[in-house]
Amino acid sequence: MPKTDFTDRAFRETSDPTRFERPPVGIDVAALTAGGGGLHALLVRRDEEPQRGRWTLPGGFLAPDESLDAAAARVLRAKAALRRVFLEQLYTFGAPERDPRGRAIAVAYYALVAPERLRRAAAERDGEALARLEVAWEGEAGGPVGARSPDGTTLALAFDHSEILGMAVKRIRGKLDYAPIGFQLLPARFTLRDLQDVHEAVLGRQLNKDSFRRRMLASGQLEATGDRERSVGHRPAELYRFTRRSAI
Amino acid sequence: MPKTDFTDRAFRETSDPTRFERPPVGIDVAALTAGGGGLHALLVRRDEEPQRGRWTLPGGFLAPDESLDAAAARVLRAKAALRRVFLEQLYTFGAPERDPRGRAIAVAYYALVAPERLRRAAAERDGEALARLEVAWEGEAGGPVGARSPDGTTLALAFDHSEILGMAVKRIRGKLDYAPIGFQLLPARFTLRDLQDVHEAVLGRQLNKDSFRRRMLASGQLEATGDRERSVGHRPAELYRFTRRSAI
DNA sequence: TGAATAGTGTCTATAAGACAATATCCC
DNA sequence: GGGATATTGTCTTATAGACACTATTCA
Repeated sequence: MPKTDFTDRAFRETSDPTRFERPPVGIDVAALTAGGGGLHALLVRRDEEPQRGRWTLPGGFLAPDESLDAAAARVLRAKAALRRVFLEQLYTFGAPERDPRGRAIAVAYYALVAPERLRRAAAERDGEALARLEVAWEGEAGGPVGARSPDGTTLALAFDHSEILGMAVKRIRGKLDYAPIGFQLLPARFTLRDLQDVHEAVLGRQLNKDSFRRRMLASGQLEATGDRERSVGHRPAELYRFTRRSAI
Repeated sequence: MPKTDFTDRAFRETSDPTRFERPPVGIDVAALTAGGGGLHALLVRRDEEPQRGRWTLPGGFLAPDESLDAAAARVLRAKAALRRVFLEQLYTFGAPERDPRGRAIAVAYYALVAPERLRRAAAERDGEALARLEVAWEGEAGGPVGARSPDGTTLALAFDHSEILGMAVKRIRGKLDYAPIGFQLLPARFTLRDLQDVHEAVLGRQLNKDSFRRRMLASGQLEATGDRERSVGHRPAELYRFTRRSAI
């Protein structure tokens, strides 16, 4: 670890508590998946005051000599045993009153994970749930987002985590039409209907099937496997996979 | 200021320096403008070690009870006497080695300012310059971005500020086609050619004039003033203004 | 009058929405 | 065969690029 060296005036001033402060820097991760017609996020129930019983995003504090990205990956490993997931920085929250215990900065990340993996992560641990998100706005308007447990009860979110979830939904809606979001949220082989379901879950609205089909096939991100669905009670659909190129 | 109250275990651990740390949190602002066929940013020459003589973005440290947005606005006021500019959070940089003096977090912002205002801000102060950005990539590929002073000499950037500038360019390129970026970078009345020049400077490529014209007029963001340019040596163009709605 | 750019009209290519027709599986 | 969804084809509409043509100002 490089020795902190306060040779710079501005840097020295940071140690004067009346002028600058060194707030704790936390990492919160919105681990998202799509399924059942909507978006879902992994939540953790707080078992300490303040806001005991409310639900939060998996989070932790930045360790020495740890990059922000590494901290986010560590949080996901520690709270959900998830490795090698798509993870991207989202936004940094620093309102003075965002945490009642005192000033704290939260660097928020979002992760995209296939449904089964996230469902398993939630099921294996006490006090964790895969909550359905309730987005009260359309498109990329933005705003806070609520959460509902699988049995239908509303989950009260702690701190500003409904804002963080709102920012995450806004971000992935925006990325959907130029980034291969579906790759992260689907199994290796999937039908065009599966992919459309993911897009509709993310966007929160229905899409035109014909146009979606054409757009996806023309994008060059998909390649047919030659295999088809089985035992579906109707004509089985072709199974596709993402091309190597689109996985970046 | 709320009293910091370490009742939470995770919170308490932050005061254990072997496990967590409280890094200084800084704010850096990429104040951008478009003109002369390219993007420009306000830079400040460092007059202290380390990296004395290199150029940085205007920056400062977060004050107690100050929101991140407020800190960014304060930095712009202090270093460039700029108020009421478009200001948006960009990304947070936290690589352990990003600052040779020790671990520091930088929450980066970008601002969009009309050319004259930024030129004046640079001219009024010693050790500040309005530098032309050199973007070596196309579209939204991303990557570090260089800077060149008006007289053509390359300006060496300090710390990771070329990365921050790269992120800022990438962001505004992406926002250009759905947000009224031009509104921030043009005077109250402007021609369609002025607006196209701004778009071309941001994107770093030429645009089709006919299509640009149609697209802008159809967007509903513009309204004709009824006045025209004067003394231009050719047929004068209609002057437009942005509609109230698009200013949001 | 000529240089230079603004602004209009039209043609073509491409992408999206709508919808009909056919294909293929399971029961 | 009947139900259900996949897949293909066609038509229409909206938008972008290309280009020709006209308009208007200043030197």
